[in-house]
Amino acid sequence: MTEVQRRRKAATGPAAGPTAAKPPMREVLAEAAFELFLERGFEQTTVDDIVARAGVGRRSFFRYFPSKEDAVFPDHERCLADMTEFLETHGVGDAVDPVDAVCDAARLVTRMYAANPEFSVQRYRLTREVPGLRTYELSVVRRYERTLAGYLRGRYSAAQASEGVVAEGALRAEVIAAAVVAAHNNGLRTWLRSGGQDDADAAVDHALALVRNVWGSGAERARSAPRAEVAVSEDDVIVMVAPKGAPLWRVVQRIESALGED
Amino acid sequence: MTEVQRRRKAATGPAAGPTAAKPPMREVLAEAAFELFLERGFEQTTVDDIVARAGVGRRSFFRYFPSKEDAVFPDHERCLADMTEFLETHGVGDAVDPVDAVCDAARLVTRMYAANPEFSVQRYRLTREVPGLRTYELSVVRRYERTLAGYLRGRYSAAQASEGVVAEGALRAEVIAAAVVAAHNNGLRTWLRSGGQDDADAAVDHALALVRNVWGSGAERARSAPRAEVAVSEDDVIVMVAPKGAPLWRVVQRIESALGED
DNA sequence: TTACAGAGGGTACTGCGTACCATAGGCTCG
DNA sequence: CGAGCCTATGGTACGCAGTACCCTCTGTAA
Repeated sequence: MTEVQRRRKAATGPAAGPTAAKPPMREVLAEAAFELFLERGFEQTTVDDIVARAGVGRRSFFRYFPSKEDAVFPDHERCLADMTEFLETHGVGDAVDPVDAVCDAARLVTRMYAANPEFSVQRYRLTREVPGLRTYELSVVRRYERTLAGYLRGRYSAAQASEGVVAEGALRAEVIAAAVVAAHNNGLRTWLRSGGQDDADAAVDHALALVRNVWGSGAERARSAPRAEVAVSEDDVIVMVAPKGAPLWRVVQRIESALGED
Repeated sequence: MTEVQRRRKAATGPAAGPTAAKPPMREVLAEAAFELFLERGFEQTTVDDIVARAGVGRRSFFRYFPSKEDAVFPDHERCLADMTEFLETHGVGDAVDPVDAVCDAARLVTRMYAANPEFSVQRYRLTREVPGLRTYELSVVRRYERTLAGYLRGRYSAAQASEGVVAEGALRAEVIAAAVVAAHNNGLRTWLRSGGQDDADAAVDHALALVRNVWGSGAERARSAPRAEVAVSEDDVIVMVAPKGAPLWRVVQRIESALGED
């Protein structure tokens, strides 16, 4: 008798005391499914195999998971709801930078993965070699991206009525959301490839820093003014001192003169 | 008799003259499938319906399309190959900016869509309301993104051996690829929603400009160098350009002279 | 002519996902 | 206390995508 069956028997059988809470069917199924996926592979495991190990009827599986793939990602739905709620509560007000907010929201996903390192690592390996799971994961990631983009769209086209501005805001929102998701996933994969040993948050933070530096609060204002595109070599460090109110041409002039000296 | 059947009969029947080239089975199938998808919807159309209209055997469908979804995107495989080839031929050399190259590569997709505006618009509407097609499209888009990211990765970690640099290059590559794809798709969707009337290239170019301004040639190098943000006075912003190896006294001298002028 | 290769056709099977119906345990309300 | 009821679960049957295997036809080369 497998571990899953034993636990289910113990909980539902006559010996189940009042303190032994019956493990929810959903978790029993997800656990049985994941065991089998690791043992024989995803495609080699049928839904009948899963329900047989879980000791329940086949019909019950599809009551809790819309598809076989969903059993591999049982907690994304919850995380997606958390993200939406997070942005609704912690993402309001002009004091909070929109890019910071979506980066923080993305960290909710990191936290979910980091909560079960060994499970996440095994699932990562499984997902990498099963095309069907890769495709499914894409659709999940896309939903996170859409959530972030929706929030950003609201922030970037809030007080402005012009439709052109709204379209620009939507573009900006989608690009930043895609960049945040890509950076987050890069950091997360780095952590997953390390076997879940390192600090997941640190890896993700580092990856997100690239996006924040480019799109975040400080960087943005510096770039929202028309930039003089000066070819600076990678070995250069730019430092300039100027009063905030100085005319832009003077700033450019000074940079150019500094470059000219070298 | 439908148009598709008539054309196939005319080509394969005894009346087919030597000049009437037999239309390739793949196109006949794709056309029949798309007709039916528009008439009854994607899910309401079975593969048997498609092969019945095309007048061929069911087996032949799966010889030309791995899945029912593939019949909706018959030319992406070709476009993907074109993109890979484009990057291999036009993306080499230090003179070509990597970001410019991937933007140009993305325009190959625009061109493919713009080649058949009415087909693209109909497919867009179909894809929007069929979840299965949306998921499939995601996997297609992902392959473009991977192609672009792979190219950028090569460019950003080419001559450098350090693995840290390689990891940073990979991160940068993935973020930029995601941003380019997001911007491109935003521009493309704008065009598709206009019914294919406007200029697709113009819409995509405009969207890509946001990415190029941020990640493109000039802008990039200025930001990749570590920025020194020194608080001189509360109203000052310091920006300076100096060679990395420059003696410190010269840096200080330049800052002082800059401050002295105001 | 035979040998062969490639394009198409046909049949049967697996397995996911759904629709419909049946059953059992706990609940309230009369 | 029992009748209704609601929710959770089990069971059966079906549609259909995708695959495996084998057959037929046609053109071509030896």
